[in-house]
This record gives sequence, structure tokens and C-alpha cells, in this order.
Amino acid sequence: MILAVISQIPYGRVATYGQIAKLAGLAKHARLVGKVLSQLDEGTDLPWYRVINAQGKLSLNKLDAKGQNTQQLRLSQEGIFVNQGKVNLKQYQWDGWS
DNA sequence: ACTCTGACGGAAT
DNA sequence: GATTCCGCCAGAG
Repeated sequence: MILAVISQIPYGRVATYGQIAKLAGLAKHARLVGKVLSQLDEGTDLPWYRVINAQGKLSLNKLDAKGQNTQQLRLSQEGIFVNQGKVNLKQYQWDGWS
């Protein structure tokens, strides 16, 4: 389920954990969603980087050699502006409309 | 069975 | 905003 929902997040949009959970049928299991994502491997096709917490903040904030973290990088590549490790949900959050 | 921990959420202060 | 508290699930020890 969870993976299915995430794979449905449209380009240039982001979704929150709770949102994913709800759409997947798991109302209060936001945490489980994060759990699942943490199990994903690097070569996954899922746009996991479009998944952020309800506060618009990126999840794993681990920096790479370039001083950037993969998530922020990939997001900006899709036109999503990330400020101070945060995203304007009002502007980018996926409505679940597609 | 119990305690901790974790890519979380929401409400209250 | 920043903190604090509580709820919730699953895995490890």
C-alpha cells in the first residue's frame, strides 16, 4: 500500500507521512510509513524524497561530500524550492488529487 | 512481558 | 515559532 501511494505522488509535489499513511488506509501509522521508507534501498524507483514530515521539514538531513543531502537535491531538481531544510507545504503538498 | 528507539503527528502551552 | 507530552506501530535486546 504505502509504496503504492508514494509511487503516485506527482512530479513537483510532496506528501507528508501522515498523508501517505491515511491514503494507504493506515490513519495513525505515520511512523510505520517512515519505517517502510527506511527499509528501502538506494536503487528504488519510488520517489521517497517527495515524502517529508508534516512540518515541511526534510527527513534524513545527512549531508554528502558536496554539503548537500540527496533529498533536497532531488527535490530542487524537480522545481521544489527548499528553504532551511524546509518546504512550503501550502505550495507543494500533494492534495491527493492527481 | 518490558523498555528503547525511530525518515511521525497533533494538540496544548 | 519553540517545547513538551502523549499516541501509535514494529523490531531488537
